[in-house]
Amino acid sequence: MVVDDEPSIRDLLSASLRFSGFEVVTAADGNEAVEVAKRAGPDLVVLDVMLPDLDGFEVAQRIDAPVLFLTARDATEDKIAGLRVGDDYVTKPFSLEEVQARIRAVLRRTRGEGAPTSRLKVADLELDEEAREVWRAGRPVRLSPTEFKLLHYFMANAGRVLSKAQILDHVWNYDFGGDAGVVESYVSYLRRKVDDVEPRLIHTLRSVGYVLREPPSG
Amino acid sequence: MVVDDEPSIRDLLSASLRFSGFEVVTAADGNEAVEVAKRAGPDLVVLDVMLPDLDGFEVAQRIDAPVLFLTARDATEDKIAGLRVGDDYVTKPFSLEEVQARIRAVLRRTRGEGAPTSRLKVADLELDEEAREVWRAGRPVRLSPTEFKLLHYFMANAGRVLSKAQILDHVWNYDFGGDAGVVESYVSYLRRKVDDVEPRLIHTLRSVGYVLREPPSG
DNA sequence: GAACGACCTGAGGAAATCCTGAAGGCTCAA
DNA sequence: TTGAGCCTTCAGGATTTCCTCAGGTCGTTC
Repeated sequence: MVVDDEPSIRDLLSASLRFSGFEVVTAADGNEAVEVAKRAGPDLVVLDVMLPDLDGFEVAQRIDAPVLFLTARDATEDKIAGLRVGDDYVTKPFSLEEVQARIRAVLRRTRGEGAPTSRLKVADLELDEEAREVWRAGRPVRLSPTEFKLLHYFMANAGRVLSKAQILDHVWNYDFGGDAGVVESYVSYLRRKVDDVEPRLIHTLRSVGYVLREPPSG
Repeated sequence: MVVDDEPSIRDLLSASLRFSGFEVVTAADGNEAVEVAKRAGPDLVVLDVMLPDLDGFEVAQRIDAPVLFLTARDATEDKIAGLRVGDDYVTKPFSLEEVQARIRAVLRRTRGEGAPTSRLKVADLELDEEAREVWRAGRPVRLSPTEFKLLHYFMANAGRVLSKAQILDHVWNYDFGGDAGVVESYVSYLRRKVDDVEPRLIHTLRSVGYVLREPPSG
């Protein structure tokens, strides 16, 4: 369930989550959230802390599901101390990669050990979401947060061609004002760090985008 | 079983204990506690001394299980003298690390010798919960109470990335008002005391958190 | 093969994040 | 009352990360 009073945020999140295979219901304020939650019984709630009627933490107490809070970046961390065990939070403005990563982490903790693995693998490139570790050809690789998010997005969509606009929309914060040049820079960083051996996995499709995959055999 | 009339405390404790693998039932007052205990037969009861109906010590007498009392910090010590053998207590406000440590201690005493070991070990770093002792590379290390709780939390979650907010929620009292800067200070203290030799075990994941583990093997 | 657009990448400044020493206040015991 | 150990805050400095920019390279088209 997605709860936010701004329609643009609601739509952004629900569209992105639906695309990833989640079933999504939405609410625009605290009272509606409590009501919808009762009816729909969500597995997890993405909940803006600032709502027109109720405080986000109040809403959380009346809902029997783990919560991923959306907070302003300038909220001092002690405000976040209201989190229950199992909850988590993301600061606005967020990136979709960020939100989805946290959602998966919360669901993993909630559903216990039988949860699906958090390890992605393409050829000899491996990525562990939980441990936040990456290996290429068996060697560990250190990545910055943005590099990690970008690589994760590539690996979660291995074999699919991703335009620079798509990448910008998923990996960068939704309010990012710059142009697609940064994508080129970060693809360059990734190539140096994780794609400096054969077979090359990150391929440029000129004037289309990028794709991560094993080179076509034969 | 968790018994407290404040829902926030009940939820905090039951969620934290469930996450650690315990089965939890709850009660909101003394009479309900006696009733639920009869039905559920708990191995241990976490029991607030101040309940709306009955006194916590009265409740304890009617329950056939060891008790971990929750008391106000200013409770005079003679009140605590009412503890039966095998019981223990924690003062409010507590930290989750504190409560879980006491619970394990009580269960260890109750269940006798067949209990699981109280010794944590990561690489050449060892921690004895019962003796409250720590060794690094065979050498004993003196830690303050907070340092010990923090290290214990790290070791109990070795290999898992812990955010500063998570650390604050588990190691510090639930009413702590300060910010995450104090976590940085204590990580610094721990590094000086237990992580001043190779291999380094406490790693910073910039803008993510910390993790205690052996360096990724390449 | 020349011109054009798209892409790559090194350099560098700004900002975010982290580390750590220092200092003040607190509790507890002597 | 004093002192020691502990907890917390704070701020300067170190480090890492982010983003922009510009010159060079590569591919495509005509």
